[in-house]
Formats: sequence, C-alpha cells, structure tokens
Amino acid sequence: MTGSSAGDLPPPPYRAGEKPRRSLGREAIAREALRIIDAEGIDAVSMRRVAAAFDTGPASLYAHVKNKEALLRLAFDLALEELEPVPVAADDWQAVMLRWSLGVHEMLQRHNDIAKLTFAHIPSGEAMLESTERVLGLMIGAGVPPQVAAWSLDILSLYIGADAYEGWLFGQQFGTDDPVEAEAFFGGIKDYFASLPADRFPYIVGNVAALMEGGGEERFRFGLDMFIAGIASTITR
Amino acid sequence: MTGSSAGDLPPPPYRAGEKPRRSLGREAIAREALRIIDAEGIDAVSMRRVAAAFDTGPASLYAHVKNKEALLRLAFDLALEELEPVPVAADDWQAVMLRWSLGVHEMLQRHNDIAKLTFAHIPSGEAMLESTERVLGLMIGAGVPPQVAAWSLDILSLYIGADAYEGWLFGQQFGTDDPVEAEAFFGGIKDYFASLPADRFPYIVGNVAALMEGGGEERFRFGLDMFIAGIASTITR
DNA sequence: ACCTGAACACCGTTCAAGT
DNA sequence: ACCTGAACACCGTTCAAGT
Repeated sequence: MTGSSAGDLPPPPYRAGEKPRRSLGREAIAREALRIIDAEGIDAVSMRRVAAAFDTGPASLYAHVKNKEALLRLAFDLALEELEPVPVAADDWQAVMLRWSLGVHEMLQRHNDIAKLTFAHIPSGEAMLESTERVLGLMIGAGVPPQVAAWSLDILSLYIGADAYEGWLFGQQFGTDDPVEAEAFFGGIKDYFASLPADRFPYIVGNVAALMEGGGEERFRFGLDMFIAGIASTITR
Repeated sequence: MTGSSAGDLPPPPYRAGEKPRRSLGREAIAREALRIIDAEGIDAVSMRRVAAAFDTGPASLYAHVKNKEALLRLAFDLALEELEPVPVAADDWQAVMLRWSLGVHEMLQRHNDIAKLTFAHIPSGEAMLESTERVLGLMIGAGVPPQVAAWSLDILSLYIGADAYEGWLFGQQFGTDDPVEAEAFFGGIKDYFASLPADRFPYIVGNVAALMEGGGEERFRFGLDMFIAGIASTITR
C-alpha cells in the first residue's frame, strides 16, 4: 500500500473549496445577471445573488460595476449582441425594417422581462450602432426625410420594447404560460366588458370580440405594418 | 381663576397625540401613495412609509390592499380620474383622438414616473371606460373597421405610456430638471455620435442633428400624427 | 373586520481593512 | 486594483394577538 492510493484519504484542506471558483470581471458578472433574468426575471437579480454565484459577497461587485442599474444595463447589452446584423445589400427598406423589428421583438421575448431595460436606452454597442446606420441609410436612401427617419427609429424602438414588456406583464398575470389559465384570465375580462350596460357602452359591448382578439403577436404586427406604411407615406417623389 | 383658563395647564394625556390622526381606508391609503409618487416617484413608495403617514406600521395596510402592487394600481386609478371626459358630440374623430392622447400624456407627466403603471393596465374605472367607449364609437362611426379601431386604441395607449415613461427616465439621467445639465447630457451623446468614424457610419454622422432634435414633445406629436393618419387610411369609402 | 408589534427573510450600498 | 466581512439603513409580507 502506497500513498498513491488516495481513495480513502480525506481531501487535503487546501482542496476543500476546489470547485472551479469563477473569477470576477465585468463580463462574467453581467453574464450571470443575464442568466438570472432568463431564468427568473429582472426582479430576481440582486447583488447578493449574483455575488453568490462567485462565492463572494455583494461588496465584491462594486469593483466592477457602479451599481445595480449599471449591471442590468450591461446584461441588456449582452442580450443585444444576439441580434443578427441587418443585411448590407438590401433594397426593400420596408421589408428590412419589418424583419429587423420582428428580430428585436423575438430577442426581447426570449429574455423574460428584459424589455423593461429598453426604455431610455441609447444604443452604444457596436452591433446596435451598425443596425441603426443600416436602417437609417435605407430609409434616407429611399427618400424618407432625415428627420422623419430619425424619429421613426426612436419610435419604432419604443414600440417594440413597450409591446414586449407589456406582453411579459400580461403573461405574469396568470402564473405560468398555461394557456388554460390565460384563457380564463382574458375570458374574465371579456365577460366583464360584455356585462357592461349596453345602453351606456354600446360600442364596447358590441365589439367585445374585436377588443380581445389577437392580443399578442397579431396586434403587434398590425401596429408595425401601419407604422412602416406611415413612414413610407412621407416619401415625396 | 376658573378651570376654564387652560393656558398653563399641561395637555391632558388623552390629548397628547391629538394631531388629527388620519384613519385608514383603501382610498386614503391610495391617495397617500399617489402623493408620494408625485413628490418623489414610485420607488419612494414603500408600505412602511405609507403606513407611517397614518402613524402605524406596514402590517396595517394589508387589511385594505392585497399587496404593494395592488396599492400602486389604486394610486394609478386615482390619477386616471383627473382626465377630462371626451366630449360627447364631436364629429372630427381625429382631432378628438389627438386631444385625448395629449391629455393623457400631460396627466402622466404631472405624476412623475406613474406612466410605468400604464403597462398591461386594463381600463376598469368609470372614466376610462367612458373614454374608451367614446373614442371607439367615433372611429367606428367614421368607418374605421372595428378590429382596427380596437387595436389602435391599445397601441395608442401603449405609445402614450411608453413615451411618458421614457421621458421621465431621460429626465432622471441628469439629476434635476436643470436645462444646463440636460444640454450637457444630450450634448455628450451628440458629440459621441459625431465622433464615430464617418466612413463606417456615414448616415449617423451625417444626421446627428436630426437624431437628437426634439427628443421631447415634438417627437411624440410626430408619432401621434402619423399613427392617427395611419388609422384614417384604413377607412374605405 | 380592522388594527398592531414583532419577526422573518431579504434588500443596495458603504467602509475599513486587507492583498 | 481588486477583494472582503461587517455593518447601515432599509425593504415586503406574515403571524399571533388584540379589539
């Protein structure tokens, strides 16, 4: 029997915490925050919990990020990097804009309530700047007045983020993604509208179906189409 | 000297806490929450602080409201009551819709970041139901397809709330309402855009002014006008 | 039904002290 | 520069006990 058989030896003390303790750093911290957002949403992110993933206390994070808000912004920037670049050679600006909008919307939906972080976020990442440049160029190239193009980009971003965030909130109001519960929730609202006195609220009562229809993707697409058509109408040839 | 001269008597003990201790109740609690929102914003509202205004502890509130979220919703409903009713006899639906939108936007701006509570809020108050009925009626009466009218109302509300919320957030990013600080903040962004390599980002660099112009009310109005025009274009006569 | 004190299980951030 | 334990000043919500 030699010392090389370590099977029944207690682990040496300096190896007790051997699990590959991840080292800190801006990106590692932001990535952990994004992981928590994906799993449980923004409210589940706390400095303590992020720090715990690195086997340390919350104070350690402050050497890398200014505060919690900055950490969440970094996590959002990571998510932005998932976006596919806008194709360079594309002439149909309306189709490009629609596809880009749907892509952003889908990305936001993949990350729980991350859309809440889109508000007042000024694009600074490389990828976002490039998308902005492309879409702006396509619009102006097609004859959209520059001021209209600039405002349209802002408003479009606002609409995409707001719709994604609202969609998440509605999802929260009936626990899980259970479609049965969703039906019960929206059905309850429908019944409420339908139960209003028809003499005082004829249009609401008479259009209950339309008011509840396609609360999700369909309504979003409708708004998108109408907005893009609105931009197109500003082109004077 | 009779007992009726109370000037030099110590206050009787049962009058020690005489200050007219406000009694609890759903509305009183919600009104206090709204007061705090107006003064310091939503994040300043805490169960403890609201309770303190009634000289009691946070547990007392739970006899009146389910939880903090419900309390904030009640506060928002109070703010909604400030809205002026949509005029009954009005034929120009586009003007009515524009005025109503601006009214809601202004109300939200009066209450700090209360716009954050507009997301996923289903109108239930008397006043809001009546506005919905009127605007819906005006649109449908003018020939807008019911489904378009219903979706448009949703999207319009989303846009109004999102813009107001984003406006508040931008206001936060430079401490107070100091226009000098605001100029420095937006000037910094402008300089950043202008400093990008012009060969890679020709459209951004070439349209810095348009990208920064009228970040506030002007851009909001533009989006509103375009959206209402979009609705109008769905009328087939 | 309404109200309360105390407790539970958390927060974000700062600070002095270490390396 | 980076990391840490401990502390500060808070949170929302629950619960047993009171009226």
